[in-house]
Amino acid sequence: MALDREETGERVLAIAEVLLNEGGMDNLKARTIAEQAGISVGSVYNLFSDLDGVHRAVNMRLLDRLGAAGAAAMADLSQRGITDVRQRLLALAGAYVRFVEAHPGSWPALLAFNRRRPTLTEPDAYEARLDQLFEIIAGVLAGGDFDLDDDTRRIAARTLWSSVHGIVTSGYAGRSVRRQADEIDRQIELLVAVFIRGLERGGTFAHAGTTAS
Amino acid sequence: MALDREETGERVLAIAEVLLNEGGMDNLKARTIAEQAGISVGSVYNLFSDLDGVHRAVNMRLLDRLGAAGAAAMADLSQRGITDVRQRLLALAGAYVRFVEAHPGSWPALLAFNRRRPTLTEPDAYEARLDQLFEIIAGVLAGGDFDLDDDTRRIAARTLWSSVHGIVTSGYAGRSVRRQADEIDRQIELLVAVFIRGLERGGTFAHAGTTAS
DNA sequence: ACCTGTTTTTGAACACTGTTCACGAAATCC
DNA sequence: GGATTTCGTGAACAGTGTTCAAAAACAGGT
Repeated sequence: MALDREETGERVLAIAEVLLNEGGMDNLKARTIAEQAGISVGSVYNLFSDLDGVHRAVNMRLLDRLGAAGAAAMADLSQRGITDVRQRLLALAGAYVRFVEAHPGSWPALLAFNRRRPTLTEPDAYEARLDQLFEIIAGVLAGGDFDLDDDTRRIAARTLWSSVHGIVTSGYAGRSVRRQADEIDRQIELLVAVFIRGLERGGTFAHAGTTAS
Repeated sequence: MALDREETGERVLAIAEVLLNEGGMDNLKARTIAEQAGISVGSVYNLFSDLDGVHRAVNMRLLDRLGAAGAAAMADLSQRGITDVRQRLLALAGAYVRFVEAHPGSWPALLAFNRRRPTLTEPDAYEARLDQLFEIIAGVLAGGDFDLDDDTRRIAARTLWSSVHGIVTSGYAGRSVRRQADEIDRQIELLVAVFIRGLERGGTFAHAGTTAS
């Protein structure tokens, strides 16, 4: 075999992603990878420490792709001269929805994976890729005339992301397929509309602890 | 053994929940359950069809408890004569946060479980329990002076739930523990504030498809 | 009491997991 | 070309979930 070491690593990752995408987390089996990649079981463990290591690597690629999709959507709008905040936020959310739909198995697997390990050694490279997304959203927010201080804008960006994420993920735990898409779209539109109107009214979002004990 | 059949079933469920709560999904092992319950492996499969069946049953109990927590929070506010929408929504969100914190392993396990099975045969009793939650939120929204039609209020309730859910779940995938709680609180406060302000401004939330293609 | 038919419980067996590691093959160096 | 280091291999190990023939417990009936 005249395959570079790194090249077979990429091959394994591609195979692993297909397996995850088709059958979810418990479809990622060492023997299947080895068979489909034309190598032995042990070699998989030579290239990656664990099966978890393989999954982690696949997840990194997924996050990179998601970030690229978001950036591409923004670049597309910029090129078309569209600066409207509402349209930009809807485009970002739409990019996320399409991304999830394009990865029906591997994206849920990423989420399930993060849930399985109660935050061990992985957060560094992981959240770095997420921060990239938050900054895209924060940039869009900075384009509006909301006059938010940096800290509040940061929180708002993360809140928007978390909310869209929640809408999409709980949406796909639901009923049929067409009802899902429509429900998700409506929730996202309402969220974005309400968010913009709410931020426009200005005022302070002081972090005063007034939670009823 | 003088234990009723249904009684040992409850015992198994209690043990299973502890296992899930302590070690996540892959800590739910048939042999461990059998040993701790004082029965044999086969008996577990006599009481439940699968290990997935056990997990499903535990999840149902969790959802019931969550619904009860929400209802209790509302009843508490009512008894104290508090009808303010903001306070009620914050109380609901707080109840959810506390619930998740009180079930640090079994609740993530529920979410991971729902992700593993791409929506198979379970939606009936499952979503029924969630609808109960949505109606609590919709009831709170109906108490405000937003003048929303029933359909929009339904969507708004689900959007709020999904958003809080997203905030909490992505929040706990993050860094340390104290930073998490603070970040989650701030996001929830901003979400609720923005939501109320946005809904107050009235206007139509028409579902016109203006997504950029 | 005893036998009979039914139900329930059991735990040994099976098919699969992830993971390791002694063993050879292949490459690299001097 | 021999020595040394690196790398791929697949058989072996320790666990999984799940099944199912047999054993045990039980329920009547005479």
